[in-house]
Amino acid sequence: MSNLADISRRLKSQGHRFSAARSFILRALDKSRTPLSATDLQKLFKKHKLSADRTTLYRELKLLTKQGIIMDLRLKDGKRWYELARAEHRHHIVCLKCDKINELAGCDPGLVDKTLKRSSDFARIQSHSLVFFGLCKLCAKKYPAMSSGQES
Amino acid sequence: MSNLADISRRLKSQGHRFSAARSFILRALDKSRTPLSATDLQKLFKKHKLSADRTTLYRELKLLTKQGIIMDLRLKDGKRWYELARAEHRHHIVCLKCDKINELAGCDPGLVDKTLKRSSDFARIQSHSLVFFGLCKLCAKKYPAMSSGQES
DNA sequence: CTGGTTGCAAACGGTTTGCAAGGCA
DNA sequence: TGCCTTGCAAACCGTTTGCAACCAG
Repeated sequence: MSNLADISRRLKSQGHRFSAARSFILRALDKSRTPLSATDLQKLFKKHKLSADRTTLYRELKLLTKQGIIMDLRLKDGKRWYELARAEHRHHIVCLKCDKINELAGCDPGLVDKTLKRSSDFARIQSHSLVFFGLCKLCAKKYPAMSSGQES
Repeated sequence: MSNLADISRRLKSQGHRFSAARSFILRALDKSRTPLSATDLQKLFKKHKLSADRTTLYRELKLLTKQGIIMDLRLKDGKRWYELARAEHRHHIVCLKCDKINELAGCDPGLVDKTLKRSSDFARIQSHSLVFFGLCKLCAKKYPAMSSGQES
């Protein structure tokens, strides 16, 4: 999932269009160095004098997530944060006060250790959360074909 | 933060009581091997024929969290999951289908790697989320005394 | 013409707040 | 008596759904 042209092509091959709202969202996420929330995107829409109902926004975000074009994560506040799906998995670091989010480069197994010791933009790391998602044995049996885990 | 007697003593020293609801919540979390959501606890209350308005429940959970007696985490569904605060930090693994949650023993720096390769109860791990919380440089300056990050 | 897309209103689930009543120390 | 605790109602916020109108291929 690299550049926007690729994404556009891929969407069209699925019978979708590269509509204004959709393209705007993708460009915004592409430009941003940090994940954006639905609210962030809504503000960006307004700033660029584009109308976009929040329903449209949420629907887009859901569709793009289902297509594997973007990903969402949950942070301490419980809302969804979106970013373009990239080849390499990313970890994040969040400021407890101002909610600033930084992406950390790549996914390094020893990262917990390294990051806890020293981190670029952050002065003090107070805690971390590491959660794995997958299928428990029972569900793996029930859903042998499942590979994405994103349906519902 | 070890046993319930300790917790009770600590609460009382802060001018709080060891009320029925509070004690029930703590015992429930103490007994459970996995984090519980507010809804889980509500169900437990009912099962034990104890009345507890959800407001009370949420207020308790907030108070206990603020006291550092319990901790909350957010998983993919965005709601809060609570567990007793323990000396050793824990990581979690969640089934994408049935939402079963397992706690992983201790916090091992190389855990990402190890868990991705082989995991006890889980057949397939599809993704993971690693988030650090702390203070960015700016906020660290603004709030030099802050040590817990839990206020507000 | 058809199916993807949009806006609006309404609902929903988890959580919080205000307020008045209750109960323990 | 005073403060902690509780219940009820209502609000809040992020998100979802149903429905009808719309628009591009």
